[in-house]
Amino acid sequence: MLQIQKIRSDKDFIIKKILEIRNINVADQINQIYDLDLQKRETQKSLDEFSSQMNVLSSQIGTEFKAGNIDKANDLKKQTTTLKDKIKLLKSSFMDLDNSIIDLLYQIPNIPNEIVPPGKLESDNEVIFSSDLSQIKNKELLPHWELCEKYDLIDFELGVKISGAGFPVYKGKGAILQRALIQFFLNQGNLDGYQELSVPHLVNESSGYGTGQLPDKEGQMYHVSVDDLYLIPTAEVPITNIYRDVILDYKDLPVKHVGYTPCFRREAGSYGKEVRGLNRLHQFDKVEIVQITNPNESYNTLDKMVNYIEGLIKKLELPYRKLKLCGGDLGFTSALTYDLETYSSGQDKWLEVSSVSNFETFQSTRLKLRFRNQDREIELAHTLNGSALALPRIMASLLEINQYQDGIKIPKVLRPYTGFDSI
RNA sequence: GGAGAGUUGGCAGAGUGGUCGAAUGCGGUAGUCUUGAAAACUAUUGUGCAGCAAUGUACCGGGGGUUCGAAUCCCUCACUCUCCGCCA
Repeated sequence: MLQIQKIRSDKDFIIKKILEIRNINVADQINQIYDLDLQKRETQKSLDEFSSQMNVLSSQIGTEFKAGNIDKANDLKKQTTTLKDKIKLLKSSFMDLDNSIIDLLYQIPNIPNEIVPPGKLESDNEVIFSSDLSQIKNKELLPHWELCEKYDLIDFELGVKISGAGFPVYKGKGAILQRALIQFFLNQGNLDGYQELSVPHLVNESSGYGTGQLPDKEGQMYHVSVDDLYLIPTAEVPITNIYRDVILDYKDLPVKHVGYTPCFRREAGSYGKEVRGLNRLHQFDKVEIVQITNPNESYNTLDKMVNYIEGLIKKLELPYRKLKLCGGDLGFTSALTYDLETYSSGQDKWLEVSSVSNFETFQSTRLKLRFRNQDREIELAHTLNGSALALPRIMASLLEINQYQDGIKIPKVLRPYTGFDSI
């Protein structure tokens, strides 16, 4: 959610940037917000004034009653009726205005950072780095779902039986490999100063609003209606919401957390090739990193996070590429996002394994996540997060890239975790 | 699932209709003292909104109501705790 103060001061800039880079025209909404905000402040002014008068009268009445001047008190009472009506009216229009503003604010995406390339299509994303694929491309390689069947690593049919499509069953060395990866990612996070958290997998409605999944993406989350809880689509939700309604001290920043959770996504509307094998699942495992920073540090931090995640991929010896997302691909809540994609040699396709974003104050406004700066003023913090990493697609790439005639070789860094060198 | 108790400022904990945004203690911050620290003492210390400011206004779990006036009374929802039952 954008801050209303920003709209007051920079409304034309916001409209221009969002149109230019995201290709979304929010002029109507922004102008409406602007007008409603003026009205709201106007209303508050008179509301405050009348409330003040009312408070004065009330305390006078109290004093008169105490002094025993019943008649005088009753006389004053009469004066309150019109005031009371006015206040009631103003209060309700104030609330209406406020709600309309919030509803509209929910519809405005984050202002993209100036370095976000404009564009609508995936092809407009800027490729910053790409591994050399010439050695791999010529080979004939099996897609991971065939490897999974061949070596009995992941059983998609079993998952269908017990849950439905998109809920695979990992077996034997397949399950161990995934666990090894999780362990490796968490340990790396710890080494890089991220405090590990193990958090709930179901969250309440307020948390959904806090990180922006609600109200816009309601249909993407599984909802447990009897208890009115949502299954988390990412660890970002519980981890970031820990800091909802919190005022940190500047000395506490940056806050760094790493957490492993399963993630649940309904993925309504997905079909065909994109859901084949491990490409897109309803339940998958992910290790996530989250940071909360001082605003003037956040872009520095974003770079560090990207480098860190890149480092993980390199350690796994996977070919990958790094993208800066264009305006059209940029998430609603993000100001700048880098995607990391590993190469799926069996599918000849890049798989998004991480998305690293700076949300600036977009989440912290909703979350009321603030900090007290060195001047002891209260300021909104910046929030960032990134996958480090998403397990199924890493598994897919890893299995495909490392396959040979009679097996699959395990990358060196994982061997201490798996206990075997190959499958 | 059954029965009961509760939700007040960073924490603990007063406050049951009128200068209560809220006593007191702890904690935090600044200072005095000290070579330094501790202790002691002094001062200060919630958040939002509007305003250049003075200041005004709102907030005592959420929402609604009664009243001239609500932290305090009523209704309702949510959550927490205790006991019993069940159970990894």
